[in-house]
Amino acid sequence: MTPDDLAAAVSTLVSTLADEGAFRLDSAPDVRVERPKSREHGDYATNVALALAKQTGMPPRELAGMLAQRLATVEGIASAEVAGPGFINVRLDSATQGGLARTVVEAGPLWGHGTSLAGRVVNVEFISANPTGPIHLGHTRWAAVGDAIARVLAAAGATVAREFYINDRGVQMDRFGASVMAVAHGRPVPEDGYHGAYVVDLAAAVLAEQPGIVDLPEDEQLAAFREVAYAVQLGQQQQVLALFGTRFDVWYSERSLHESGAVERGLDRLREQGHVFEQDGALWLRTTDFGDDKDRVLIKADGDYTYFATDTAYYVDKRARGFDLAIYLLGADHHGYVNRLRAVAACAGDDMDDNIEVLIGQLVKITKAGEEVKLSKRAGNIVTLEDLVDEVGVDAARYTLTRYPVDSPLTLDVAEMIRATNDNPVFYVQYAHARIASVLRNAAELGIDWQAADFDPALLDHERENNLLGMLAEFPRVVASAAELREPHRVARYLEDLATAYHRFYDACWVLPRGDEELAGIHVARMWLCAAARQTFANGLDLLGVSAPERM
RNA sequence: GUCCUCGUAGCUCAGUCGGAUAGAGCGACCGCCUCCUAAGCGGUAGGCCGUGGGUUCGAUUCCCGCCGAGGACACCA
Repeated sequence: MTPDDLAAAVSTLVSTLADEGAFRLDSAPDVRVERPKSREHGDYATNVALALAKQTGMPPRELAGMLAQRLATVEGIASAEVAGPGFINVRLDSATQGGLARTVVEAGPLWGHGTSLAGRVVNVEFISANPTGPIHLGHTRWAAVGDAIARVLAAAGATVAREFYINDRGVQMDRFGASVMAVAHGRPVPEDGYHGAYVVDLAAAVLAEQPGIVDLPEDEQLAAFREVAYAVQLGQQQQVLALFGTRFDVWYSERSLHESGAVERGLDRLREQGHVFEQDGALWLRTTDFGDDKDRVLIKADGDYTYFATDTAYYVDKRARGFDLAIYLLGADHHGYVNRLRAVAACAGDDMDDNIEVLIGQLVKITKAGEEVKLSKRAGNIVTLEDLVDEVGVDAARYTLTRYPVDSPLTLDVAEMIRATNDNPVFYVQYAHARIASVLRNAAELGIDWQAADFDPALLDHERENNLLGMLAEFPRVVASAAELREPHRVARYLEDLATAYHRFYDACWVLPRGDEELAGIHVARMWLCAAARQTFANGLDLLGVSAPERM
């Protein structure tokens, strides 16, 4: 029995009692079943009686008593008692609780997956770094978290596409090309260009790719440098992200948006909806109709499209491609975009609370020996994704970046992170998985086929077995809330708690027969429990894009 | 100036759709390996949950003010 099953049981019980006339019920309550912090309060507790007290006009304890009496007779429930101001503390019988191990093992890789977001077609856009330099640590947070969000949404039943928007148009690209070209000729990089050391490598790569490039006429050469360097740089970004385990379904080029006529189509769409107007020779979008601070220019007085026009067209295009929810994951420096992007959705005739979502990630601050390292691509002071992975590995990097909510700024000390590698929580969690794998390997070596043996779940009645089962039962709820709130860090935190529960179980409950001991029911039952835990670790780590090692 | 996010243990941070004794990791200290992985387990020390009000049976959680930190406010890209 999972907490959701229990909540459903309580819920039907409430309506049954109301139908019988025990009390008046205006609206069905949102029944919440929780794991109490203290085990003395049972396996589960619910505060329905407290929540319903006002509505029914009954004292909470009296209401709770009525519910508890009936609840105790439900199959699988060992006891139900009223406690405190009106909580109902429920204990499950151990067979019901232990049976969860079988449920988990049989569900396999799908254990924890749900249907709360079934039917939603979601576009998750993240990173979208300019193709003018390497992926750095600022992007890396989203590389890890954005990917995890996509995974979690999919686990909740949504159809998800990961998208990377390539800003391959505009002044920055020209400056980029000019910088690479200058370096290739051994000339100083222009003041407004890119000064990073990586430009030198890029120049070399461009020359290797197209040796004759320096002999082209100046203006042609500039364009050629821009294009070749762009291709090389984008290729590197793609390679590094693949190495990091973040794969995109769509690499969407800004140029293609213009070339395909999507910009005009976007404008048409906005015109149809009637929020476009002309003023001072420019074309504007009245975003203030929907909560933006000021109206925005789409086409400047000189006839050029603004960047905002492109953003707008891009959103309209996403919707036209069939996505009913566009999620944007942006850095804190793009904070001002939130209201205007939402307004864009509304101006396009969409529901800005349902079709668009803009998540802002606070920047990652890096310190080295206690001193802040400033990140600036132009100045060339970069900690890249590649550097990070080289130093701490993909798993530690991904895990460290996904275990914190993105709306709080994160400070990572590079030295600390490297030094603390062995103490990193990721190893604590992975170790639990490897430990289980080892136990089950040993079982196989002993010739034990636990899956074929009789499994009596009622034998799992040790306090730490009970606790571990309780933790396992939480997994589907954790996944669902991580998806609903777009907060994959909840999965990481959960896995850490689960690891504690497992290690404590392992410490107190010997799994395999020792020495010449006969194989008994308790051994089999514990192997089922181990297998269920292993599956949960594997599924949880997978949601974070972190590997679940068989050995460590 | 306006708006947004945040203030929880020495450090880095969880938790909170209002609930029963506020958590983890790191750091400090003390214990536990003649049999399944000690990257583990058990224990000790460490908190006016920034601050002042309000709502409530009940506030670290919700509302308002204040203080502090970070960020955003272009016919830029």
